[in-house]
Amino acid sequence: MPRKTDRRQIRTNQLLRKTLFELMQEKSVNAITVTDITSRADINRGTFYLHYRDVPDMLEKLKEEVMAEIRSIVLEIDPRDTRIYAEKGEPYPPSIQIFEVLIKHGDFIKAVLGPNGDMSFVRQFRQFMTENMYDKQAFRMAAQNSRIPSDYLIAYMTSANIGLVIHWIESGMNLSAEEMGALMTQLINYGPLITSGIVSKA
Amino acid sequence: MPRKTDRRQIRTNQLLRKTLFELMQEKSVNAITVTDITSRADINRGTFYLHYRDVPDMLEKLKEEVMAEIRSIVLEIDPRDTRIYAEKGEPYPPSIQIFEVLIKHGDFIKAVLGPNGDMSFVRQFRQFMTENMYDKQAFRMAAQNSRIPSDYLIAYMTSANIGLVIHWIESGMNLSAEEMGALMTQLINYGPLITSGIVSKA
DNA sequence: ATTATAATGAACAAACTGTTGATTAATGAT
DNA sequence: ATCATTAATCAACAGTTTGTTCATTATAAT
Repeated sequence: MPRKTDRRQIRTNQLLRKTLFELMQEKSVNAITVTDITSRADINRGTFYLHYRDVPDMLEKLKEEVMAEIRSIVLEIDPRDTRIYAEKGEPYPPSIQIFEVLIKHGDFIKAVLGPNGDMSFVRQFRQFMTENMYDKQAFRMAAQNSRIPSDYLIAYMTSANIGLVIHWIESGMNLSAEEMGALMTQLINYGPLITSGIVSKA
Repeated sequence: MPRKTDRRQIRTNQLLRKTLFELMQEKSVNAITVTDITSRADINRGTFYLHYRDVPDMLEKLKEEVMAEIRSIVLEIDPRDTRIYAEKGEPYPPSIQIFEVLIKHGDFIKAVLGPNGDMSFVRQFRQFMTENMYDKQAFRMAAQNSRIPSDYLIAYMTSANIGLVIHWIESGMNLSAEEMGALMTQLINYGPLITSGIVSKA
């Protein structure tokens, strides 16, 4: 693995990535070979091994990179703050930032959350939201008087948000980061039924 | 591909499947070779090709089989009926049946919804629930007076239910089909906030 | 007991892998 | 502009895995 100063490496690396994303739209990671990538990218096969150990390793590196960026934003989130914005009908700023990161890495996200995507990435993503997006204590309290165990409640709601993101991707990312942020802010605070107007606020 | 009457085929086929599930718990489908499966199953490699074209084909066949079973149950669901059961605090019977099928194919489901799982299966599953579990007209009506587009609302809620299933699997399927059915019935009708008691019924 | 056929074992070329060593060429620093 | 560094190339290597074939053996259905 070479250092990251030389333009040649950067160019080669970007070309390799771009090509991997392309191939991931076409077939499962499953079937993608080093030869596939390098021959399409018009890069010597040996060069691949100067950058990555193999295809799974390459995917792993990319996942870590994007997750790190998302992590830095999610860590800033305080669920208690979202209520203030939700009541004003405005998007909570960090939720916009998340969608901005997703847009920035659009090709990767499309590949990794698409039909040939990677469940373990979704799992990480979910794990993350679980740990940070929800006020665990509030949920625990609520769970005491409730039929539903708090871990199931949290799983239900985090997956819902990820589903929102996946649907957004499948729809061609046709809403802006601001619109998605606003949507998410509302849904987190009021839930789908209240937000949609099926049930009125208590 | 041989017919399905001969005991030898059935035995071989079941052994192949069982071994695939095992391997899927250990590594990504990605890395599983025909040789992996046959050598562990102590079956001639050539025999594999008498049953399946390759590993992805094998997975595809299994997915179709399980999906067909789930489909037959989901088709019986009428979302309007769920309300009756939800109000009585009882599980809507088809929701129990779904979890019974999932338990029946536990090894497969664990493999395909686990970290090394298959996003396209989740996608199918979601597609399915989207088309059948929700009363589209009711959602369309609700969407007219709402900030949130109905397709996003449906994506949000279907993913939530899948998240429930995945969490159940990750927790070792430690709730019974009845308990999960009851949980799902409540959540579909009242949403997480009302079900958990954070917000009271309108 | 006989027939049909599933499974085996061995062998094959083909493709992909991971690695090496020598060579070429682009880059960064001076 | 020159020069040392090093990324990228090319060719070659043995080792796997693949997909297929064929003759043989073992098992099941009747």
